[in-house]
Amino acid sequence: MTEYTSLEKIRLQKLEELRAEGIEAYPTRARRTHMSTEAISEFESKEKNGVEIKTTLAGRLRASRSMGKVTFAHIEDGAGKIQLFVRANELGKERVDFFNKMLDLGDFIQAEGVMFRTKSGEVSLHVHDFSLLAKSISPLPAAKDETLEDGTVIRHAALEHPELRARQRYADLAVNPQVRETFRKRAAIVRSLQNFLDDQGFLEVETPILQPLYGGAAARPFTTHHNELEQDMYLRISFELYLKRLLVGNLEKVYEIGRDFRNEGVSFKHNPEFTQLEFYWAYADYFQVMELTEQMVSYVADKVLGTQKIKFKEHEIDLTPPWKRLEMRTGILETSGVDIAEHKTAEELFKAIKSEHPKQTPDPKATRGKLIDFLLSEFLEPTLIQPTFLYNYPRDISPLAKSIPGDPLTVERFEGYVAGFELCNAFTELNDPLDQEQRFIEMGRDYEADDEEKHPLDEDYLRAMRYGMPPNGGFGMGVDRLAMLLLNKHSIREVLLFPALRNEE
RNA sequence: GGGCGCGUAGCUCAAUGGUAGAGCAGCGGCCUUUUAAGCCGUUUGUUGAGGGUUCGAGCCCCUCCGCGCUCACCA
Repeated sequence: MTEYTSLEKIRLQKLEELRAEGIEAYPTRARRTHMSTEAISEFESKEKNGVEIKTTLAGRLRASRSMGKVTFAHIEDGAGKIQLFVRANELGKERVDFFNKMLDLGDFIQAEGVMFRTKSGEVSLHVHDFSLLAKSISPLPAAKDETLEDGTVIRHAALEHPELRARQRYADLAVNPQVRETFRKRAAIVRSLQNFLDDQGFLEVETPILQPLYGGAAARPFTTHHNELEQDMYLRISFELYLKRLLVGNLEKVYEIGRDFRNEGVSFKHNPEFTQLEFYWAYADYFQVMELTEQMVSYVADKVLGTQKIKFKEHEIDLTPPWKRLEMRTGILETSGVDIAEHKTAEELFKAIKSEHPKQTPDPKATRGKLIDFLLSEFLEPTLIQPTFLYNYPRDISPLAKSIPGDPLTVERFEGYVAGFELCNAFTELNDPLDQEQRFIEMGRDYEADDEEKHPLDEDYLRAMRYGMPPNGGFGMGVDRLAMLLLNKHSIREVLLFPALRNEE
């Protein structure tokens, strides 16, 4: 049974009274002729001519100030807010009382009348009739807006609790317009990415989310089971192996934007399901992918924000191409003093790190690649504020990337860093089926038999590769992270409508 | 999963171990151009849950739940 608060009980009582008077609190149909902003701008453009503008508006009651026989109220619709002027002269004392007593903040109503300007100058609707469209039983988290003389709006008692905002996103959206704006912009970001790639001749495709095997990244999967097929299945951890199968099928430029699922920890930049963009581009290498990446991200910033100069936390970031290129070896050497090229085994590299930085505690059992990753995140990453392509990665943490000709320890891979965090990851893709098989086997050896990160060998993927895969450049980017970066949001939860949360109770 | 912190009215927040409060919202009034409207009056609580210490616990201790920050895994 629902437990009602005292405030809710009062509203339920009003519902009873409405019913007793034969008034439908949830009528089937509504009427609206104008959005709030349309009504205002139409009035302003015709105000001088004295043309009467009749409108019917619909929206949510957000504020109400009764002065006895006159009430000022604001309703909010999809476009903005507009003031209603409700007066006994037109409606009679009874209807004004009804407005004041039977309507509550949060109710959806419609009101028809004529546009006018109040003494204090606000364009408003002079209401001739109104009706309830949907009763609100639970009071929305109360918030009041104060508009200062300079136009700044201050929110008082706004819903701020991060848990409530995420758990009850509907209430958050209802009372915090800037949250609605965030998600409109997020949609615009995704649309711009699609437009950009479409214009470049890429084909948008959809590949299986439910997979018999998982692969393409180092992460633990979510496992599920198909009853009729009597087999376990996995939610995908990346799109890579399926998209590259399409290159075998002569689709030369493909991309997918969709959900990945990784059974890992949750943090300000990790959600168990997140939106990923991956594209694969036949006959391109990682340098070409770099150029396309900087063009794509700056294009999106331009379309969504109208500028390539963005703010993130205390940083001013310029996304205008070209972005800085920094070889990983050089970057690590400059920031940590360790030259990874001088230490070709894990043991040597470990000693070098310890002698250069006695206080640091890298994992003594780590592979050479993992040690390099340690140096990267500990020393180099925090310095990469302006957009930077960090390129040439150790082979053993990049099992799907192609080696640099003449350098068997290094692969043609880059990651794009902005504001100190990793935005994207790309490489010249490995297209040699025999080498790929070796890599899979090598990678399997790095893990204990029961290691959850140990990945199954995808025989079908190797079968596809054996038909022949064109040389190609591949790319992956967390779309949520791009949204965080462009919208200056410092937690992934701010750019996810319904982030993963533990069950209540 | 580890460490640190937080949880008080519908919302935002107070309250030395000593009667649980304020503003807004709500409810009852007054008010025909207000806009965080104003004025008078007034209600609202299992202080996240459970246990313990104490004459007495919102406050101290323990367990649990949820969230935040952070570390690890990862993108």
